[in-house]
Amino acid sequence: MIESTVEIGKAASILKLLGDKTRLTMVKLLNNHDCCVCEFVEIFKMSQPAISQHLRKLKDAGVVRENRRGQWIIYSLNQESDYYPLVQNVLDHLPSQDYLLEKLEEQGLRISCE
Amino acid sequence: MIESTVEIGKAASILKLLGDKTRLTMVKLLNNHDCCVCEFVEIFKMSQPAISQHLRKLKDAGVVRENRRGQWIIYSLNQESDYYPLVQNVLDHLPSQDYLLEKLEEQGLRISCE
DNA sequence: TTAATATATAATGATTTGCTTATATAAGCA
DNA sequence: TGCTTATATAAGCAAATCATTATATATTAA
Repeated sequence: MIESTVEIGKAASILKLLGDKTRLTMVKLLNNHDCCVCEFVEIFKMSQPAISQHLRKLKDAGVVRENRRGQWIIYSLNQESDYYPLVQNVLDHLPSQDYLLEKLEEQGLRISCE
Repeated sequence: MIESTVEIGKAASILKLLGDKTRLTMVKLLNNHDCCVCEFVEIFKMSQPAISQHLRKLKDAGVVRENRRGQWIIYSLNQESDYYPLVQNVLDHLPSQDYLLEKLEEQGLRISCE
């Protein structure tokens, strides 16, 4: 049962954010593991600024948080967000994307940020 | 509990569709009541082609169905869609938009399509 | 302090989106 | 049949989106 609702315009803006395969995969991954930018760059084979811009949109919407750890910035799901229940519910419909991280691990690229 | 998952690219495309306030509101309304195009035109104060195009996107994705009834075409949620569980779950997070239909009713504009 | 690494921001451009107006199609009715 | 109503499609356009390359900022380490 859903305990609280999200105003429909806000909900649309969150869904639009999640309506991009790259961002949706990012959020699904963050649901299980915190990640840094460089990991996403490897996973998505995309330029660092492109990744940074996706993360910024998610951060601006309050969906993710960032925490600096040395020279790395670690992103995590913001479980305090008003939208977290909606996001979580959406993620439940998606297959795990953890194989992407496992592939990184095999290449020894995961360690770089830890 | 979620019984089956949606491939992440497909899910993203559905969420992108729902990531538009007009379409999201349409789908939320259709969750409770079948509607025809002319009702949406009144509700959203938008041109008929604009409404038609939104509905076409939703239909192409399998989210809604259409049924001709005389000169009207009645749209309804496609409960047989693979995406229906995801869509339904999203809708559960939204406040009812039925007041929009009630407003129509007050203006005597709902009857026109029945 | 200088160099290297990780990340963010700015500027730019191609593509997509969401509307508009104009027109076509389909059904109902006189 | 021709007129009206409901809807769809086509063409066009401004704004948004998502990538790119170039550059700035921040941290670490030599």
